Formats: sequence, structure tokens, C-alpha cells
Amino acid sequence: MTQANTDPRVVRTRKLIMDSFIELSSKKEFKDITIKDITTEALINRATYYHFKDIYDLLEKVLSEVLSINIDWKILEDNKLNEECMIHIFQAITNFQVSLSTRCHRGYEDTIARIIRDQLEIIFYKLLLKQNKREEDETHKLTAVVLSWGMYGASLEWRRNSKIPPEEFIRPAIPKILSGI
Amino acid sequence: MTQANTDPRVVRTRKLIMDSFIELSSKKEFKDITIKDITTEALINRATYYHFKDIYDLLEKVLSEVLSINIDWKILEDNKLNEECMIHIFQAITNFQVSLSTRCHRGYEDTIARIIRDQLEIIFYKLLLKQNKREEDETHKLTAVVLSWGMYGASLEWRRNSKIPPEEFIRPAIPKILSGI
DNA sequence: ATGGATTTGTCGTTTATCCAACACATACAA
DNA sequence: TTGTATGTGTTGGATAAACGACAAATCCAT
Repeated sequence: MTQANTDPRVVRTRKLIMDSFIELSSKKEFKDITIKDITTEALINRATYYHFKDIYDLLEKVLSEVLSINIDWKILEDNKLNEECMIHIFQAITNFQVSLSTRCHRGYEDTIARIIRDQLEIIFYKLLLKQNKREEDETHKLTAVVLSWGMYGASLEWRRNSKIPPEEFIRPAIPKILSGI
Repeated sequence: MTQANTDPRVVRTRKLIMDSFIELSSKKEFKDITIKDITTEALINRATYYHFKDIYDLLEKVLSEVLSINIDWKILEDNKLNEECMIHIFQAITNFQVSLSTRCHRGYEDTIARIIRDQLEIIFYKLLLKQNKREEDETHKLTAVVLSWGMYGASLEWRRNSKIPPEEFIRPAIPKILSGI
């Protein structure tokens, strides 16, 4: 999915860095996390950090990874862009919200939201391509933008207000999306 | 406690190997575990295994480490060789028995027993030294041998027959040991 | 016992990580 | 402001791990 580098040393180091970042971000806000913190926590040398360009690059890779882990790609492969598929994606987003305590990173909510929306956009775009090859490519891209914003926004709404499970929360809206309002 | 090498690469690799061995030994018997199995499980290159001389060397280091983890060294430092201390050591042995499924390694029970007794001997010897400096050194060594065999044997007895907690099991014997029969 | 398959121990080479050190940037208190 | 401390980005040399390869040892079915 991500890199072509299969040297186990690289794989291990990248994982150590990402795991340490996730661990640290459950303890303090993003603005208080330094690269030194991360490498110290990971028990690696600071000079080895530069698998990632900087801390924003790391944030991006981590968030994408965490979202990706919450998605069962088999479900997306086996389905068209149907109800089951949409619900699964929505659940992945809400799972992501829970597994990373995103609400605590004051001032970076927008950055986090953008990264996740970008990933969602890619996912929706792929699904749309598979679903309907006749349509104009630009139309697919635009639809993916709309869907990613819509689903992500709904997940924020769920987090703010709702005490019902994500599936139950989003289900009423799915027909509107799939068949039109 | 063990070695002086603090290079994080070495520490990580050793841990990967030992953890993989522990993982594997919960799935199959010692005689069926190969070095190749271990390095594959650990995602390291086979040539890197030779932090350990062979698989018996690894077994020894792992068992010692697992026993060591089950011991709260602070308790031993704070106490003479009294009841609390003896009970704690006995619990450490029984915890060890549980955490490593030693009963499954048919044909190697004696090897495992020897390794653990050796460790216990070292522990008892240190405690005896601290307790009474007047005594002849050889006497301490011999006493440590007796105690290590006695406690380990009792742990096997507990594992075979007993359904009561280790502490309860061993307590009646402690006065006999400390004050003489 | 024979032969094929697997594991083991060990190499030489390449590559990633470690480590100390450096200049520079940022922050923050005197 | 100036100084002090801490984080950042980067370097060069040392070292551990990866990798492929090899012969020898071990295992196992026939």
C-alpha cells in the first residue's frame, strides 16, 4: 500500500516511530510532541528519524495508516458502493476517531481532518471508478470530494452528539446518498 | 544484570529473538522449535541469531529472564531471608511455571529445571551473603544449593497436586526452613 | 542404508542505524 | 536586550543487521 522498501530494519524503525507517536499523542497534544520525544520513546537515535521529512509528514503517515487499519479492504473489494460499503467506511472513520484521541490536539483539528478527508477521497474515487467506467473522470473526482467531506462531517456530528452506534447513526442517510434525495 | 551491551540495535534484536522464542514455545514443544522458526517469527535474518551460541543458550537466557521478571528485586533487597522473602521467591517460581508452559517440553524438563535451579541458587547465595557474613563461603554455597532444590521441588509438587494458591501451599514449610525442623 | 530435503554455522558485501558533534533555530527568563 | 536551554537538521565514521551463498550436519521417507 505505502512503500516498496522491505528491508526489515526499515520496517521496524518506521513502526517504532509511528507507534511511539501514537503512544505520545494519547498523553499530550500534538503541539507539545517533539521529534526528540518520539525518538526517545522509540529507543532509536534521533538521526534515524528522517524516514519522515518532519513531524507533519509523520502525522500524515500515521493518520493514514490508522485509518487504513480500521478499513477491511476485502469488504470494499467485494462490494460496489452500496449500503454495506458506506456503513463500513463510516464505521472506520468513527473507529479512527476513538483510537486516536483527535479531540485533544487543539489547533490541529483542521490538519487532521484534511489528512483523513484526503484518504477518504482516494478510497471513494477508487470505488467510483470500479462502479461506473462510463462517467467522466473529473466527475468521479468531484463526487469523491463531496462524499469524503460528507462522511467526515457526519462522523464529527456523531462524535459531538450521538450516543447511538455509528451504524445506526449513519444508516438513515445512506439511501439519500446512494439514490438521491 | 546480564550484559553490558547497550547498543539499542542489539537490545532490540535480542528482545525480538527471546520474545519470538517465548511465543513459539506456547505453540509447540522445544524439540520442534528451530532457529529458523525463531528468526522467521522475529522477522530478522538468520545470520543475526548468533547473539546466542545455539538454541540451548537461548533457552537458558530466556528462562533466566522470565524468572527474573517474576521477581520483585526490591522485596529481596529490603528483606533478610525471612518468610516474606521466601514466599515471594516461591511465587516467582510458580508464576514462571504458568507463564512459560514448561510442562509441554517433554524430554527437556530436566534441562529447564537445571537452569531455573541455577538461577535460584545465585539468588539464595546473594541473600545468604547479605544475611550473615561470618559464615564460611562454602557453607553459603551449599545452603543455596539445598534451598534452590527444595523450593523448585516444592513448586513441582504444587503444580502436580495443589489447587490452593502458592502462598498458602508453601507457608507451612517456611518455619521449618528458617528455624529448623 | 541411500538420497533428498531441511537446518545449521559461517562467510563477504552492502546497507541501516548508532553516535558524537556541529551550526542553527526557537523559546524563555534575567 | 542578552544569555541559557532545548529542539532541529545534518554530517562522518563506526558498528550491527541484512542478504546471498556455501558446505556441512541433521532429518526422514523409501
